[in-house]
Amino acid sequence: MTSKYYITTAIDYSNGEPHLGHAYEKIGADCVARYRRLRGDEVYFSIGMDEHGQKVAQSAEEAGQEPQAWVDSIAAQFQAAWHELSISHDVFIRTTEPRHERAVEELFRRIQDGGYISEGVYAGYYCVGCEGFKAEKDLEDGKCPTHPTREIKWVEEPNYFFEIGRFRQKLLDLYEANPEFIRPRPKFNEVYNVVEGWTDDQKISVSRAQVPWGIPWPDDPDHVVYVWFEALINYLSVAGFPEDGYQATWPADVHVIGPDIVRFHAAMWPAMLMAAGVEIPRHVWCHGWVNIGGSRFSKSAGVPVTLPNLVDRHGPDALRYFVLREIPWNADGNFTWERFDARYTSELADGYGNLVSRVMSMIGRYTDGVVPEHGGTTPLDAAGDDCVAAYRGAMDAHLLHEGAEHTWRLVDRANGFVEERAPWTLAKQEKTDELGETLSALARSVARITLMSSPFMPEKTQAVWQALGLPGSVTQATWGDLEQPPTAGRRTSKPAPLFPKEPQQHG
RNA sequence: GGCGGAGUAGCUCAGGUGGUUAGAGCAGCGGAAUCAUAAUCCGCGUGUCGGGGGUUCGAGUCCCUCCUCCGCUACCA
Repeated sequence: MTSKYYITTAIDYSNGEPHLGHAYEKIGADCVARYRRLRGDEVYFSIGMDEHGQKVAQSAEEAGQEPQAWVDSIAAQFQAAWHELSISHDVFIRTTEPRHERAVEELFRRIQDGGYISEGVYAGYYCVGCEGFKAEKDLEDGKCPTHPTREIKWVEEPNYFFEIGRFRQKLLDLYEANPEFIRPRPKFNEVYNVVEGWTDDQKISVSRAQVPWGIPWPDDPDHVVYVWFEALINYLSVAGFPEDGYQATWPADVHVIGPDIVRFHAAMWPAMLMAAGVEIPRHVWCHGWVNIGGSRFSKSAGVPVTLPNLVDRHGPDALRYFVLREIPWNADGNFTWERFDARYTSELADGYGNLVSRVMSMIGRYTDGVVPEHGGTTPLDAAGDDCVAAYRGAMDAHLLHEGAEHTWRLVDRANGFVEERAPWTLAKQEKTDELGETLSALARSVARITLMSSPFMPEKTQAVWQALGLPGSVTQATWGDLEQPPTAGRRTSKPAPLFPKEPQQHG
């Protein structure tokens, strides 16, 4: 019995090239998506670009390009990056696409028909960097604290407003009835406090006048839809909304987002959907920030932490594994080259890689390359059962770093098992039964480790899958394969070192 | 200012409802083994558990207070 699992990532803002922060979110969401597929879910995984807004228009102008040409080139860069990192998304949405505009217009019609849109005048300081209005008290020396180089303007313009305060109580009821709506827990508290602090007649401005780069406001060509109010709807657009049948995908099972946009997803978005009479998403998951060398922004010392450099260091799979193992999926973390190299060497090359190498070599040498047919249950199999159970618990709870940790416990256990059994001694003594039991248990464990780490390293694990002589692709494997690895009788081959320690030439 | 998170070995971190000498991995030192990418396995840590005070027979684990870092939020009598 399969169930659908619709997972989204934040659509990325088209004003620069992809960096580690973008990649971290996509890698994590991809790991969840691949894990759900392993669990047997029918996964729908979306990624995309947020292409409207004044800041995008400005970036385009600075680059001497038309906005559409600019966002086309940015989107191509992001897509290339996701391809290189083996991101397995099913759909890539761009907010300049007709299917998105169509969904926006329809959702707006429904919100408007519900009577939740009113006209008014907004007066205040506007920061182009934030794409948002600023209260005077938030300014420092007349500048936006987070965009001190950007211009602050006094703006007074007619706007359309969304009467979001009318959903205050409904949102609070939602949070109380479903404490897992926003995870992890600390983010829940933040959002709850914000919504609790609203008034019942709270309104937010959702249109912009004099901003040419956006989706036109229905029935009022002098306005465009506020980029934030529009961007969220991408999650419906890719589900096919408003066409019949979108409910087969919608609601989203989880929106994967960063800390800066929690409020939009956990408060504004559900309110919009309530206003339109559309079902709300099941969960919002907020990952943490990736600091670089202990700082929020990359410093210029040493090798620059750019995506091409990161991939070049040890290949895309190693980068995926490292960020998910090093940085907790529910909290902030830190990237350093030293830690990257250390984990690459100890956990990938000397741990998993060498285990595969020695097991394949022994099967080749002692049993002519065929995994012995031996169903015996060894202590290693029992340890594997425990690791699989712990892995499942961690991964179901979205604790990806713990999932990787439990997987590597089995790597260590398998290496220890090799020492305990000393197959080279068993071979000399011609204890073929015990040798067969040992190698068969090792093959099963390698298969299990490979399947458990396949959401983290899809390319490398595929190579091991083939080396084990297993049919098809690792992405087609089932949870049953993890519980009872079908390795017996397979003809194996020894692959080239999975994680070479010599510096590799790329390109 | 309010709310929330964090402060544990050189580094990254575990340590439900308080209880024997505070743990793991990495790095470092010593030994064993040889199937393996000189990869593995075993052994080795006197850490003021941020500071101080308190409750208790006993606190990293509860209470009070202070310090530092981070996030959200508010500047009101």
